[in-house]
Amino acid sequence: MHKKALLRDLLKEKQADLTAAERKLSAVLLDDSLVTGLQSITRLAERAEVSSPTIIRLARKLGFDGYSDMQDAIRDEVGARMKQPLAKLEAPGPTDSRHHIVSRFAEAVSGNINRTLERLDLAEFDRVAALLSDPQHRLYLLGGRITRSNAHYFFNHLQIIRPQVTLLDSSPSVWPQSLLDMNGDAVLIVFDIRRYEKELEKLANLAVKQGATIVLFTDAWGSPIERHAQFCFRAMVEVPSSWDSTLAINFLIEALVAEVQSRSSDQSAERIAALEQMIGESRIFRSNERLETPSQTSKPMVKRQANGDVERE
Amino acid sequence: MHKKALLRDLLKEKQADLTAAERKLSAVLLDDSLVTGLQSITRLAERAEVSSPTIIRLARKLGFDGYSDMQDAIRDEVGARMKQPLAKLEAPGPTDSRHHIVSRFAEAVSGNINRTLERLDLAEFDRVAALLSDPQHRLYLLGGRITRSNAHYFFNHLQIIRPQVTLLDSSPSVWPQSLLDMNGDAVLIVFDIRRYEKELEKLANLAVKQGATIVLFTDAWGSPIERHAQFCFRAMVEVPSSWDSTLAINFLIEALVAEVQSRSSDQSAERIAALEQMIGESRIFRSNERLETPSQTSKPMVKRQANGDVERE
DNA sequence: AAATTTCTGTAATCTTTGCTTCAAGGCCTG
DNA sequence: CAGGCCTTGAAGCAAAGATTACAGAAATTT
Repeated sequence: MHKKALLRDLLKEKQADLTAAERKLSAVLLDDSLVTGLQSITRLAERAEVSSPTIIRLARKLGFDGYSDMQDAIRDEVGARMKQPLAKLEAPGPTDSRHHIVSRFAEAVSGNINRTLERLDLAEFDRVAALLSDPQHRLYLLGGRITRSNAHYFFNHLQIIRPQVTLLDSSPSVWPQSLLDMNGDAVLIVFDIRRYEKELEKLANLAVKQGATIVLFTDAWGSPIERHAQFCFRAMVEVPSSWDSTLAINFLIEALVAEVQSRSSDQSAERIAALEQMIGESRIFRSNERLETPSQTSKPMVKRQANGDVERE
Repeated sequence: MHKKALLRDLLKEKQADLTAAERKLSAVLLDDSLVTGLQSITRLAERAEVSSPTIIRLARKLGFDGYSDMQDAIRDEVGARMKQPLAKLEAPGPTDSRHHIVSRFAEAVSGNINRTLERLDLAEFDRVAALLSDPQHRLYLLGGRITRSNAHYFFNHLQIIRPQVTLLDSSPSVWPQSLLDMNGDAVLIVFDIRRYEKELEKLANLAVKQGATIVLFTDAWGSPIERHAQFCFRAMVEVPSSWDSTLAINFLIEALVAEVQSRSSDQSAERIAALEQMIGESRIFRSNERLETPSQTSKPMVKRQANGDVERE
């Protein structure tokens, strides 16, 4: 009795063969992504306002031995769906390495990224990707003491992909000059995790008053800048260290870079080609010739572009 | 018995109060996103290799009436989580969230970090941690076009933890000045992933001739600098993007920061205290007062230090 | 090492579950 | 409207479930 097919599909498929009561039951099951089918037959019967024999009859009709058998299938299916996108990270080796900092770190990081993903709103992610892909908008990046590296990383890539990207200086004294240009077209990407830095909020506040859109990357507790931000990504940062981990933030950045790149590949193609040419022509970079890339596996998921290679480090 | 808190968080929170068997159980529960807790107590007992009373005791410890009560909570929680992905599904048409770039990215990253961990020699990791913790050695960090952010991140932390840390400028023209000081005590930390940059190798080569020790972070294929490096970390970088992912490298960096910090906590304590005082006294930073850290869970794994807070962002 | 406390599994108990049986109710066909 | 067929829920029962009590094991203290 081991249908490989998903129970959901099975239910929809057999919908025609079902009786009235069975259909009522199936609606309840489908409605709650099957989780209602994980309680006792009695309770499910009450919930669906049918009798328990009806449930058993439906289970049999779908090809199961009985309710328990169907429940096992449901549990498997739910379990598979719940399976976190980031598999548990584990350092191999002898058992004594389990307590090594690397192992503990790996465990924490895998949890962090997973929970960051859980709380991530994919629709918001897409909206931000669209925003950053639009060359109409000028982009400004700003990071705190630690997160400056993240801002820099993001900047590094965005700058190659598209024009009008600025990394704000770490010293607040030169911010006003950039602030002048932040009108309605400007997007300010801010990184602020604990301990939150007052100056970042001040700048964000001023930028909003100028009409800029704020995209915020912060931690699970939320920077005060959230009040000003149109878009906000919260990432988990706790690890067994005296320091917080910005790995989950980096994950979001890299994913955004991938998406922004693919969205703006048309415009960025010319841009990258031009960049290539400049590197080739300029004497300054002559000593900077790159070596041959050694054996590398194919990357089928990446849209190959004529210029493909410059965009790699 | 309706705890608002998520069961998962509840479990982690109370982890310290749990007994050995209970912890074993909690690990099984947590591992599979709680779905294992949806079957009968007997089966769960077998799965976790504990007895059924242990399960009940854990349930009670977490504040539930019994196993059934906890199961209800689990079902609610799972149900809530099952709904969210569906909501995400609606927004951008028929795109299944499984195929979203974020999901694909997560999968790739998970593989990357895992495979990086597999190849990681823990003994080498420890030797490098020891090397970087030793204040006798001066540290120089150097990154390529993209990896400069990683170098900067590492630098940012090391600089707070210990003295004598230098981030080499991105422009090669000023390298010779630093090169002068690289004698036998110097450690040069280089980041070089494809496409490998010739200049980095040149500098590494010269540094070695001066007697410096090289610690290299590279990709799976290996930078040519490997020939000069005493220590080498290879990280996986491929993701479904036009760009490579440096997440695995960042992972290593963060783990190293944690280890170096804990090894040199004695010396760094004074250092951080001094830094704290300077920030406090200096008028320049007066406007830079940090805000209160909001509610955060305790971090039992972290060795609390008297100075504890400055070392966070 | 003895004593005390804490932890954990076995066995017995009581509750609930899943399932079968069976009769009442609907619904079309004749 | 009577007779057959299908659907549906009430009642009952064996089986598995959850829970308790208790005793051996382990760890801690004395």
